[in-house]
Amino acid sequence: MATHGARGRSGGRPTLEEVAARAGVGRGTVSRVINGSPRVSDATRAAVEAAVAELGYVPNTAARALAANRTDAIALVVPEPETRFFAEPYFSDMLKGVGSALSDTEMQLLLIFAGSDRERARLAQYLAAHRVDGVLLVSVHADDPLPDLLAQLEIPAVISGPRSSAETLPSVDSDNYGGARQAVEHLLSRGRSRVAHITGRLDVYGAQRRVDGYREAMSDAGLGVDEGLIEAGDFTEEGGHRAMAALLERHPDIDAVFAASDVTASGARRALREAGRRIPEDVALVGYDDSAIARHMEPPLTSVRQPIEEMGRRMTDLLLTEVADRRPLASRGLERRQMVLATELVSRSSS
Amino acid sequence: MATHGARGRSGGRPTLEEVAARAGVGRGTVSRVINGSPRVSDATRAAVEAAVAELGYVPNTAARALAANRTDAIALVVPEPETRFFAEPYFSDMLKGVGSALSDTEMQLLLIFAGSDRERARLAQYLAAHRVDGVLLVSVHADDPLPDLLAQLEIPAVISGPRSSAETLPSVDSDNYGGARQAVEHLLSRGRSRVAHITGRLDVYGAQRRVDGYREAMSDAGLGVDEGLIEAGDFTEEGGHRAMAALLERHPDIDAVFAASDVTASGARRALREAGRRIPEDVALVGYDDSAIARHMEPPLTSVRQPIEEMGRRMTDLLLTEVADRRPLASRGLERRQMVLATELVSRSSS
DNA sequence: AGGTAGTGTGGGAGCGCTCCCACCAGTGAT
DNA sequence: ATCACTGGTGGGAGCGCTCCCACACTACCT
Repeated sequence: MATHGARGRSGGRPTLEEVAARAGVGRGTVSRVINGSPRVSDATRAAVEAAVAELGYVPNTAARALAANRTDAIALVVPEPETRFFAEPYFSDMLKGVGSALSDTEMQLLLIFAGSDRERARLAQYLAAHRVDGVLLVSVHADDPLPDLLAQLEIPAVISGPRSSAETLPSVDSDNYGGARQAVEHLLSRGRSRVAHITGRLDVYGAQRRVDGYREAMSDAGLGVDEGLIEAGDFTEEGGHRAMAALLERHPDIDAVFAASDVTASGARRALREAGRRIPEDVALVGYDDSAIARHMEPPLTSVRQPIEEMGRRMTDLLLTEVADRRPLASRGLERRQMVLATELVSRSSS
Repeated sequence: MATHGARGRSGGRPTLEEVAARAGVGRGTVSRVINGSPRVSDATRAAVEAAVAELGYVPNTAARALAANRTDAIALVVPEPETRFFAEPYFSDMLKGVGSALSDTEMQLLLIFAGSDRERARLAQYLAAHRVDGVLLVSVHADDPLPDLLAQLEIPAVISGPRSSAETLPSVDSDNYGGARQAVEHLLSRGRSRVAHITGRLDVYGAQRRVDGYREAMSDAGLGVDEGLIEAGDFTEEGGHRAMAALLERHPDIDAVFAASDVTASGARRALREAGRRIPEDVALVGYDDSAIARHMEPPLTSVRQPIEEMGRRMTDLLLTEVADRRPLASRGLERRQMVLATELVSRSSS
């Protein structure tokens, strides 16, 4: 507060103007050099670079942001409480990917949690102030108002996992359909034929796609689709337990289960144990996510791995293009930028 | 890039000027209302607030930063690779504390990892550009150049755990000395008397303080200090194992061990098992940190808990004062702002 | 010779705010 | 009545950049 007058004059940070004077060129030229414009002669560029080095010039971000109407920052918005963020390896892998895509960029990453209503209100305010050039959205539920808010504010965004087949936002997702097929085909190749599926929350698009994958793999194998072998879960342990119990009741002769998540598989395992079934001897089990749970389960769980770090990287690349390409609304959204990454089956002793 | 001309004019975000016009007051008055200055009459304030609401005015951060020479952001700098950040609950607790202290503030938090040389270079550049008003430094090693860089750039900083007794930066620490005393006194109260200590890395000030606490607790209990009961560790599992083995060799009659960290205790436990000692029957064991390791050890480990979340909160409060108080250099650093928080012994079955 | 592109460059204008000085009442002391 | 003050207010100046227009100056056509 008190430093306003004293600021900058003596000993403060050098400005563009001072660099220009030192190099014997105009302000515009220095700006061009700093921003890597090609329209500068080599000699001039060298002179400016020398002046920059001598003066230890560092551009003032605030001034740049004001003049250019951009912030050089993007946000990774996590609509979850911090606790979950730290608990699930999903997020740390994602963060790693984002970080690596950003590492040779001037772009800064902001990590924003929006788990509570209060945090969400803060976030809305934050976005309204246009404090970031773009947003990375992970783990978004189908009814989340955030994507609409972003669209309304005209802030570029990329979503990890489309909300539906009609998703309008650019997105990066893993191949849920293909992953499910891999899982089922794996079970069939092990000689199983009575393969059940415990789904995820069906308001999550990815969960639906997994069901599609299950259905088609069964049908392509000539086994037909017995709807009685499909039971709805909700990605939780409890849901998996309940679903498995229901399935066993209906079809005591089940010899394999594909669960829509590792946590679900863990619940299914408990129900199987309670029913006296051995894994994998009596019933083979496959999960999804290849999380720590899969590795530590007894027996270790075969699971479908998603390339999460890679997804983070791709999302970031997409967003950066999106931010750079900002163009008149008319030409936006015409070409949909959506990306699907392959999954990989990690085979362990549960199948 | 191409939007410069079109920006703002039609349909863009409202500016201070527009709010002023709407409310029928001057620019200065609106600024005063926005910034909560008391020098505004109630009537005027109400009028301005109405105009702000009608127009949906949100201040432009970049303009404010440029004019006021501040950023309204602070950084939490973690001089570790991201992997460790996610692996250790220390950081997530710290983050939670910082977040809570910031939650009713306009201040924004930036999370910056500076594990690799490359990241450190980026950070230096970042700080040189004064993109944050202050820095929170956690887990800093004694020879880290970062604090000096910050001092040179005149960026307010708070450190978690002073680097020495002569630490010049404001700091928040837990009471390492007192925590060590608690641990030792607990062991003595359980009837043990041949209490050994495995230290942490002695170039970490906190580790030294723990040794001090051990020494004085022993000496105050009238047991004297046998230097042979002190063995240097380095906070690692391997170090704990080696140190414990050495101690047993020297003093086979040891009946209790205070280890400078839970990880160290875990190594010590292994050495004790290998030597056929039972815990706690033959040798009682106490660790430090009360981490997940302590809870999951077999047997569960008695450990000294540091109030990490609280430390994060206090650090943040300190930094905010520091940032707000920015004043002529002369009066700085005269009063040292250093804070020590009490620890708590969590008793489990290892002792 | 005169035109017509293209390069490279300087500097004005303006981004939206904060700070501060000037000013205008009103109030109470002289 | 005159002179401080004081609470309240308007608006100029300026923060350090980017954008863009204008102006050289060259080189290559007709």
